[in-house]
Amino acid sequence: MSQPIALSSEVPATCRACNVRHAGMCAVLTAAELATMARSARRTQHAPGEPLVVEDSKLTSYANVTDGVVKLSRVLRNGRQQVVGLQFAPDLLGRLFGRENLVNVEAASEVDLCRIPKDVLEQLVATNPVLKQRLLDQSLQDLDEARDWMVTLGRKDARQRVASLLLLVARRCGAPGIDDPDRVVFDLPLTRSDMADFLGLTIETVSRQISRLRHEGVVQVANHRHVVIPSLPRLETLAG
Amino acid sequence: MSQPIALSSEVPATCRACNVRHAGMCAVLTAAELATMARSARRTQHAPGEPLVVEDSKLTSYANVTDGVVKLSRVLRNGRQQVVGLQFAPDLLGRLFGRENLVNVEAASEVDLCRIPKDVLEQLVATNPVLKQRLLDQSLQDLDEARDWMVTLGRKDARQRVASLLLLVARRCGAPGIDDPDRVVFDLPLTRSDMADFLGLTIETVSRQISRLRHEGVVQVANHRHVVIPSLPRLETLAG
DNA sequence: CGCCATCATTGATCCGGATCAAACGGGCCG
DNA sequence: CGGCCCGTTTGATCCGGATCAATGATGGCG
Repeated sequence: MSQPIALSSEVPATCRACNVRHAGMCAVLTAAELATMARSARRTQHAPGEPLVVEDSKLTSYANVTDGVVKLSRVLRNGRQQVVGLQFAPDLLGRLFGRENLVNVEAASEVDLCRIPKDVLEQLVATNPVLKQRLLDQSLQDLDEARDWMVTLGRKDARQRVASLLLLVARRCGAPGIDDPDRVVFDLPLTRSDMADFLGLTIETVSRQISRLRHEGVVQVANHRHVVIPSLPRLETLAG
Repeated sequence: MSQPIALSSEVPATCRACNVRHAGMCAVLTAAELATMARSARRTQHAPGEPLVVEDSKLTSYANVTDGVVKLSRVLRNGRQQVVGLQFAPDLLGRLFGRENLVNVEAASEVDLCRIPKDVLEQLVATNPVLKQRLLDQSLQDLDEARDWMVTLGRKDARQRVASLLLLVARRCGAPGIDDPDRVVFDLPLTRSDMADFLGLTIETVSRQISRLRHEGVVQVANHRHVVIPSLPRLETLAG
């Protein structure tokens, strides 16, 4: 208030309160850049299943996932669906410099977004090479993950696939157990249907394999969602 | 010869004779940049099946594919293999700014490479934003293709998968027929085994589905390799 | 509090693709 | 020219996961 000029380069209040402030692309932005973004950014909340962007639509804005899990999917002409990726906080949604969306984007869990107009972010990318590098890195990591998943879809059986997915979620959402680094606890942000669509399986098969892993003591499940992995290394072995 | 200084900014002879001179990343390079690259580039030829880079090795150079087709693959602990991508001329091999290779790289057909030391290319990328953009675009396109293939692996049956692969190769390697834009002719750069590893199927199933498509008149095959697609739209329909 | 809608589990049966096995064909080398 | 080797095709059988069907939990709402 005393120095308006100085204020413009302070970290905006919304950013200071944001839980991805020091993660993802935001970690490499200066206070002034955060201020520029915050000025045109819009925060939105979404319920599970809510469509965020539809395939083939024009791309007009990017969005940072600040909380929750987002599904990227494509549908075949015959109606069958394939989830082609999951995005967790603090990932950025939107194909960099793309003109249109090639995937459907949908909230898997409760999701908070920080939407940024296309031109604002691209302007920022153009002037900040570190930011550009960071986003390039994320794209390349997405590519690695997509290729990993191709192996899962092409060469693993149902049991290994389910184990692979539990592992993936455990790594992104899991909290390590007290006194036991191998123990992991988390809430599944996906329905059985979402899991099936990501794994290239049916709901029934996913359910059966989870039951099997449960009977074998590899996982404990409560309320269909609360998951405990007593031994992550054991799960890793089963994932192939 | 008369003006050595001027010569350094002329397009190098090897580049002038190169069939990807005006494609891929080389299209956006100045004569001086081409000269810089050519000075440290090394051209190599490889027979089908020859390993070009092995998984988890240190990444020390990039390579432009100037001719032929290259397989990117990963192997599971149980020995099963999954091809996670194909690279055609004029694609660049090597994960940009990566420190190690996460995939096996192997010649599928006869392959010609133009190898460029890691630091030389990265230096060029650092000073040429257009080049950086171009390579970013290729990475994003690779990501799109990987996701497309995830749909193929997760949600298509054997017939659709084989049709999808024929379509993919037809689009990258095919020559359109005279007087008939729907007709395409090409040589398969892959063995049945390679195809199976890309499609998440067995050799036998690939062979059976090709036979089936042949009996239906969707493709004509001679010598296992020479392929004629009388109607590309028909194939597109079958690919799902 | 109890009904209903939704999601998940479990069971029975079927089928597409894997596996096992054999024959085929073309190219290369002796 | 003949024989072998490798990649491919074709056939017979098996099995994992899809499909069809029914039951069981859970959370929202009147």
